[in-house]
Amino acid sequence: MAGETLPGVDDGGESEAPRIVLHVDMDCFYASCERLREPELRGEPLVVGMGYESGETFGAVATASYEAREYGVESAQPISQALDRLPRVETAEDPAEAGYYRPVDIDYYKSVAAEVKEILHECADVVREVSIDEAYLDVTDRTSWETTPDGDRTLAEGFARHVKQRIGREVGVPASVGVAPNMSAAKVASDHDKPNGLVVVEPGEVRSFLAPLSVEEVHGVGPVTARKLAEMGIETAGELAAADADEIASTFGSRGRELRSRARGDDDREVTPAGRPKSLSRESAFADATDDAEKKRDVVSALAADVSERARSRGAMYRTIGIKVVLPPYDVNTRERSLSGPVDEPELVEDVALDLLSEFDDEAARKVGVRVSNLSFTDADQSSLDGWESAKSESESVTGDEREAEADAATPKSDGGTATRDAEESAASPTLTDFDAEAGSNGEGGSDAEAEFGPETDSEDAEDADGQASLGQFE
DNA sequence: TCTGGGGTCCTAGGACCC
DNA sequence: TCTGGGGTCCTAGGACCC
Repeated sequence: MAGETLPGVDDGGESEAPRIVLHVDMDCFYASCERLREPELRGEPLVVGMGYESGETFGAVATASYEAREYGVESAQPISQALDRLPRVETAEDPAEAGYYRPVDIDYYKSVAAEVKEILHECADVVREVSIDEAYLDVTDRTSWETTPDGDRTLAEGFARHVKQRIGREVGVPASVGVAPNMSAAKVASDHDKPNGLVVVEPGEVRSFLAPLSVEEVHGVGPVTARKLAEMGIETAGELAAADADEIASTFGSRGRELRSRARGDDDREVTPAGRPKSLSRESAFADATDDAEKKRDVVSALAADVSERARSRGAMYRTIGIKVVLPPYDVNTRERSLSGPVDEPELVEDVALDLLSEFDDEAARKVGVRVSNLSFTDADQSSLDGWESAKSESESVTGDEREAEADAATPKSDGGTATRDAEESAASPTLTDFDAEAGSNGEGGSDAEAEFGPETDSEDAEDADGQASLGQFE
């Protein structure tokens, strides 16, 4: 591996052989996929809406083709607003000033993405898939920064063009590609000439390439950071690069230091394959904010079922269950509760989620969500499970108890749920013997299904007593 | 931009331990 | 009794990304 920081040089790593990193970004990918199976849509304004159904006006814009963007249609816009700016062809008075609307079909897009990813993996030893339509490739060992004998372009550029053309030819969707000696510069490069772009930033040019760009083009600088930087008189990447490191760090912390490095063209992160997910969640917005507790509970139950099913299908156990409640105008609240050990128990996800939700019974919510986190994986990741069990049964057997004690101590804050959690936690214990004991105490057999059923009845029995106990602790 | 859905990482305070 | 300091875990919120 040529690009690693091997020698004990502690400043920068500028002198090492530069890596060659590609960032491949599919252009308005969902729209491109729709055009792939419906070629008549090529060249037409096209909007792909999520939560949108044919002929309806609800949902939001997932992707707008460049033609649609000309009408002011933007990503994340409500479909109703998009329709104001770009009417549907079927009903428009002037079809020349109208566009096509299609609902998101994520399974189809995934199948197209899989073809793209296959090509990417053929073209590089290391691929980091960032999302359905984006990936980094380290191709240091496949090509070179040297210039071709006959011209002034680098071999790396030819390689990138090859990747891009393969995607276009074999899959039929356009991509923009950035080539640079590190990930963050490659990312900026791929954005620099969309759509269908190919931008190469050679090792010596990174800082000068970035300098004139708006600071918001630096990956990781969003609206909030950009505004704060502007207040400090910093508006371009060049200005951020030249800014006083300590001043940036004191305002933005370690993230600021990182952003300044990126603006300077420094980024020594290695391209590594994406790891396993850290959390899984589902959320859903109401058409109008609702204070109907029943309605909220129904949605949360459905989301909980969905999340736990997805966790199970991916072999993920979870130790933390949480909810999200968005109150008008846009007040995001999260609540979560950790168990003593990882579980795979859909009933428990629902119970805990509903219990956490009860705090918001009287509030009008515009959106609710359910999340599981603290994941551990059962299939390939057997070692972590073993580790947990031996830790619990050996000298570290305190660990579980400590966690329970902490959780109990924290309970009065989250107002309600002590007994619920007690029931959950005994059921949640990761050892088989504990499951058996719990199932037994419910007077049922020891099967998995029954062990799962246990906490539900327990928690319901316990709820009344619990509220009082918590109140008592408050006074 | 009256804000959809699925994620990641960071920060900060409190609890608790030694 | 006032009060030390380091470390970890938990929770809530915020910024950001696609």
